Amino acid sequence: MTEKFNSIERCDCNVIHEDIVNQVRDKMPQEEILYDLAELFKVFGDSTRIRILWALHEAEMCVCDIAVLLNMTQSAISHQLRVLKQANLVKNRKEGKVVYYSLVDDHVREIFDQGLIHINEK
Amino acid sequence: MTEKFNSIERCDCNVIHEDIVNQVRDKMPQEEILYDLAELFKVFGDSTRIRILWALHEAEMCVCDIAVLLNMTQSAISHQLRVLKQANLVKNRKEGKVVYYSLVDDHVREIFDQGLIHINEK
DNA sequence: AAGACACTTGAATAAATGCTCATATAACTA
DNA sequence: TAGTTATATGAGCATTTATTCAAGTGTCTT
Repeated sequence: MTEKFNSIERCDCNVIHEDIVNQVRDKMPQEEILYDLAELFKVFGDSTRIRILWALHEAEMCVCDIAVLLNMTQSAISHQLRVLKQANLVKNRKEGKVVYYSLVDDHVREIFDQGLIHINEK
Repeated sequence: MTEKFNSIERCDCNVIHEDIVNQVRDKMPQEEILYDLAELFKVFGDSTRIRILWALHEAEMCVCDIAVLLNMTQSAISHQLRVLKQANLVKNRKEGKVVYYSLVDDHVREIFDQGLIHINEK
């Protein structure tokens, strides 16, 4: 009912495989969940953010330390930390002028590990 | 030696935290690995590709079936399947005119699951 | 051989993205 | 109070990217 009209041209396969397609459709998660999942992985899909996350997995760090570590401007790092915070991957605490960032939890590591397993298989 | 000159302005923190930054630097994986990891997650960072992968996790499907399932053009699906194949996430087999795609292995599911765990924690 | 069919591919376009630069904010220091 | 320091933010720009459109390839059918 809430589905928009399917304007895609159908082919013979669709008829032959109708049952399979319908079964898959029934098993697909909600659109929103898949969208959120894509949004999460999008955050991991940038080498600057990956390097920030990896660094923070080793130690809590302030913005300027991360900037020097990755040889990038403070501004660039700050922008990316904002993205990571919005994705609920990092948190921060303020100590005077200095803002220290750290990982929210250890999911990051587990997501990394799954990715590395795939990469390392040839 | 192969490091390019660090042109980023240093601050007091860098001096105070010098040891920590150096420790983190030593523990960071090779640039190339982190780059590959980002490239992999970039592939997961699109809802069309996520939906294709999820569908293929349920069943082997041909291009036109996926197109109808996701209500997108064959061309768009074909382009994305190419990306997924280059990332070594899907494989295909030809049966006459029809090309059937399927997952290369079950890593995809494990990567999804780790992502979902993060999403579901508030 | 001609046409239909399933799919691929390349160019074009609109949208999203990451970085830079300049400026703003907030906290410390002299 | 004025200046410095650490960080955040907004605008601008160059690059990347997802989709569309048009055309191409290979296979089957008649």
